[in-house]
Amino acid sequence: MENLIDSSERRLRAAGKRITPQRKLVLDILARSESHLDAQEIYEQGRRSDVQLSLATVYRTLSVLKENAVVHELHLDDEHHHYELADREEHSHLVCLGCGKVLEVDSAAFAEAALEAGSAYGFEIASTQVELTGYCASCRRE
Amino acid sequence: MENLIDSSERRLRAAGKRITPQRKLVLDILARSESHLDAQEIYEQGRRSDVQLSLATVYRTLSVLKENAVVHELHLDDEHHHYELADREEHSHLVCLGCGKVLEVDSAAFAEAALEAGSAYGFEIASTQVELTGYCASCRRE
DNA sequence: GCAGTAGATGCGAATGATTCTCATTTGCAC
DNA sequence: GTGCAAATGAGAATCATTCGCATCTACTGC
Repeated sequence: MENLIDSSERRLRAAGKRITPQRKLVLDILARSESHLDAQEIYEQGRRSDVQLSLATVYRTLSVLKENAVVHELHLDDEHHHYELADREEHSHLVCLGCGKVLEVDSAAFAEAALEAGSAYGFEIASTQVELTGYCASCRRE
Repeated sequence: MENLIDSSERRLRAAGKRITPQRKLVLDILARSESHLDAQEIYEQGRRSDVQLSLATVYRTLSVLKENAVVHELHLDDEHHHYELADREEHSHLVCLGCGKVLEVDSAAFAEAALEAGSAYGFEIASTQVELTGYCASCRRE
C-alpha cells in the first residue's frame, strides 16, 4: 500500500505537481478503500483526519490524478463518478441492476481485444473501460 | 429505418407506454442520426419539426427508451450522456483524446468475453459497454 | 535555513445537466 | 364518443462539479 502511494507521488512530481497534505490524504483514502469511492465519500472520510480539506480540493485533486493516470474514473451509475487507483491489476466491473452490487472481474480478455481493435484503426489505446451490467445470481432468482 | 422505429414502438406498447408524437420524433431523430446525440442536440433538432417538444420531454423520453432497452446511453465524455438506438450491430466506441473523434468498432470479441466473465460470476449480462480511449492515427503524429 | 514565487487551497458563488412540480393536454381502452 | 391515467410544457429546483479570488505553502535557488 505504501509503495502504491510512493509511485503515485513520483508520477505527480514528474508532472511538476506538488505533493500537498491534501493530495496525500486523497491518495491514502483511495489506497485504503476496498470499494469505488465518489468525490463526496472521499471528502467525508478526509474530514475525519486532521488535515483540512475542502470538496473543491477533492475534485481538483481527482482531476490531477486522473490526468496523470494515477486514478481511473468509473461510470458505474448515472449519479456521479467513482474513482479507484489505477495501478492495480487490469479489471472491469460487473454492476448488478437489481441490488447495485459491483464486482470486479479480471479483464485480460478485454484488454487484448482492445489492443486488436485499436491497431485495426491506427489507434494507440490509452485506457479500456468496460462496464458490464446485468443481474447477479441472487437477484436472478428474485 | 422505418422498421427500427416500428419495433421500438412495439416494445414501448408492450411496456404499457403510449406512442406520442414527441416519442416518435425522438425515435426518428435517433434513427436518422449518424452520430451519438446528446439530449440537447435531440431537443434542438426536434424544435425544427412542427411537433412541439420540450427539453424535459426529451429527457423523459430518453429515460423511457433506456428502460425499455430501445436506446443505449453512452459515457463518451464527462459532460453529458450520449444516446444511440440499441438495435444495431453490437459495437464499442473508440474515443480520441486528441481530437475527440469517436469511432465505432465491431465488438464481437468484447461481447464474448463479457458472457464468459458473467457466467463465471453467476451474472446474467444485460449489456456490455466498452469505451476505449486513446489517440487516433493523425493525433499520434501530432 | 530562508525568501520568492508559482502552484494549491478554502470558501462560497456560479454553472449546467438533469429532474421535479403541477396545471393542462391527449392516447387509447371500453 | 367518454373517461382517465399517462404525457407534456414551462419553469423552478436539485445537485454534482467548476470557478473566482484572496490566502497560503511546497519547492527552488541562494
